[in-house]
Amino acid sequence: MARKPNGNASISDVARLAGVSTQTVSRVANGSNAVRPATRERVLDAMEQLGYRPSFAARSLRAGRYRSVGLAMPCDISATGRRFQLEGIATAAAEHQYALTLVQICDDVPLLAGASRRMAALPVDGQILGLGSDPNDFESFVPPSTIPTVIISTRPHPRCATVSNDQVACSVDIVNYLVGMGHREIRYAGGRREAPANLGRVKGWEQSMRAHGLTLREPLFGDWTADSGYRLGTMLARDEQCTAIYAGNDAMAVGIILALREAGKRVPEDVSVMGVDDSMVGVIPRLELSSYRFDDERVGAVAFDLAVNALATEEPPHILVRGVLVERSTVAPPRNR
Amino acid sequence: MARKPNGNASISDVARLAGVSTQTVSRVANGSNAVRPATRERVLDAMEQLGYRPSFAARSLRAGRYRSVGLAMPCDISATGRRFQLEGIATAAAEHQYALTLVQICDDVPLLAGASRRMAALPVDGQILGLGSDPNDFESFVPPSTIPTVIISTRPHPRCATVSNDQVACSVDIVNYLVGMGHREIRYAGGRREAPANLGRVKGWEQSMRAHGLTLREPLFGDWTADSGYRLGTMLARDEQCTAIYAGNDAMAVGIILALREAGKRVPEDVSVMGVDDSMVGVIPRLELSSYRFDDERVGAVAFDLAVNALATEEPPHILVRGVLVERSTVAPPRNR
DNA sequence: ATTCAGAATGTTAGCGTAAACATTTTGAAT
DNA sequence: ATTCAAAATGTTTACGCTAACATTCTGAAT
Repeated sequence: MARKPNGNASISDVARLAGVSTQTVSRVANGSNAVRPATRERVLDAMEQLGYRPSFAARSLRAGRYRSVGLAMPCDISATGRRFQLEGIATAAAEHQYALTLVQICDDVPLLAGASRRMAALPVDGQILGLGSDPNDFESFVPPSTIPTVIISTRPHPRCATVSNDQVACSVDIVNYLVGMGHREIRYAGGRREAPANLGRVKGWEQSMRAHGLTLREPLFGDWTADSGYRLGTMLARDEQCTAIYAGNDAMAVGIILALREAGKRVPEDVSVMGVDDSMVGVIPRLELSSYRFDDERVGAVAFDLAVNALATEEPPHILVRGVLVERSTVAPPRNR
Repeated sequence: MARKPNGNASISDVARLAGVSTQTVSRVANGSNAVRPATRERVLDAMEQLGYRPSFAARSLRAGRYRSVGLAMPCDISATGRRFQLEGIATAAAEHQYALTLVQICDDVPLLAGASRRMAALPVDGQILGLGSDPNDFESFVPPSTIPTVIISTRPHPRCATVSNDQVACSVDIVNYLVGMGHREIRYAGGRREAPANLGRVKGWEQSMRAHGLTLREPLFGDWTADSGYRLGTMLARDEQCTAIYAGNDAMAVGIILALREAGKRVPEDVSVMGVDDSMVGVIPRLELSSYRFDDERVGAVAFDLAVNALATEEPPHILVRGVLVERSTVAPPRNR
């Protein structure tokens, strides 16, 4: 084979074999039409024969950019939400003919600075940092001036564009939905009290309940697991006023429903239950859980756009992405009392 | 700023500012120790000041390789199994200081050739093709000679290294476990009949049952959903001989368990149920489903190794990765009859 | 046959880096 | 002071590609 010993066939190997200049090969490779059909054929043959593969390195060195964005995510890339963000980014990238470079951050103490530094050595024109739980250097992190930086996070970053799921709107949508159905006593049974997602939800719940002039009962907190939901459900079953429960996520909602049923309450006839995440479809037989689906694909798509369009504005944008309420059968109007 | 108008600071900008040659900058950037501390300081300062970021393009053009592998996966990157493979690959890549480039294949008819062609234009030294359901060109696909190609698939590819979950071993391990516990009548309730994963499982179940000299009862098939499990469970509840059920996945196992309980059978006292996938942890309150966990992380890690170590052997390797049985509480010895 | 515009093809140069080799500096031994 | 090996630093070059410009063909109009 006419291959060089060290590596792959280059554009000049092809040119030599086809008996043309490298520029002509380049023109063929890039689909310029200023090449005679006969010549094009010869070049294509030579490419085929040598297994020619244009060098990404040389091309991007020449072009000065990569057509690629970097994504830093924690170890558990596949955690709920995150995986859909990944899909959203990947899809947006594919649509724009961009490649996607993934960097997994498995440090004990994940830092934005560390993620960003690692990314700097990679072929990316922009970076999306999706470090989940608040990294320690969240406030202090200064993004590199070399590439646009986007953060996916619950709270806005002072110096970087930020994209978030709109936790407040989630609560507002849910409360409006339940109130519209006739509920007045709506209790909140969330996950870990200090979790950023929880804070926004509580805020939205309070805000929206007040807007409707309804009494706020003490919100309850678990740890996002079905078991913690079950525990809270046992307590809530004793609350005769309450006609609707807004659970922190679907797992907790399932636990709550189980506890209610064991306590002799029917769902949704006696008590309505809303979950969040819409993660139970097809998982539990004959349970159609009303839930709220965050639009993580869109979060990803928006993050991609920001990472590519280097909007170096003074005030970095904070974009909130609203989800959508999914009506199923664990919510119904309250019975007349 | 002393930044060039078109792009970022380059090595020569740094050299100029620090008053040294580019080579010295290069040495500092690459941690060579043949630089006097005072000089190193000057260079580092200049880098800092200019926000210098070494050019990936130039580096890899020089080096002739990228230290990066490509991964092609279908749209639903996050489907069970796939996401852990992704994690395995990402982790292995990070350990070896490799980057990971993701290509999402969303074509209506996914083809290995198409995925491979797209990958060829990206900065990768090797590629892993994880196109799920059998692509049409599986048999005919010829991998490029330029980069090592690994396929993650249920069946081995004739020309590429292949990595698979060992479906046969899954059944063998499960049957051995149940038989060891005293079960003799073990029924199989799988997913879609023709699904590649299902074929291997049935084969392993039959093989292993025969090896123990046990009677094979007709295997049943659903569609991997909890509802289909419930349907099959209703039928299986009438089988008085059967003491153990081997379900195609956890969702089906859950459906089966529900049906059995509604039919008055206790699990595991009357009938034992095994799932596969170990996907129900913490999802259903107070259900501890015995299951089989495929080692998808390892599948990913092995695929990475093969993609990096260009073993261009005559006979491409087919590596089967065994999973591990997870003992929980839906399996118990059969009661004496 | 000659002319000439436009099409086809070729030549040059530079993108940023690091290996290989060349030169200068340093500091210890004389 | 001189010598000289080792350390520090500099120079040259090539990696593969394509924009910009330069040259050579082609074929229709004269």
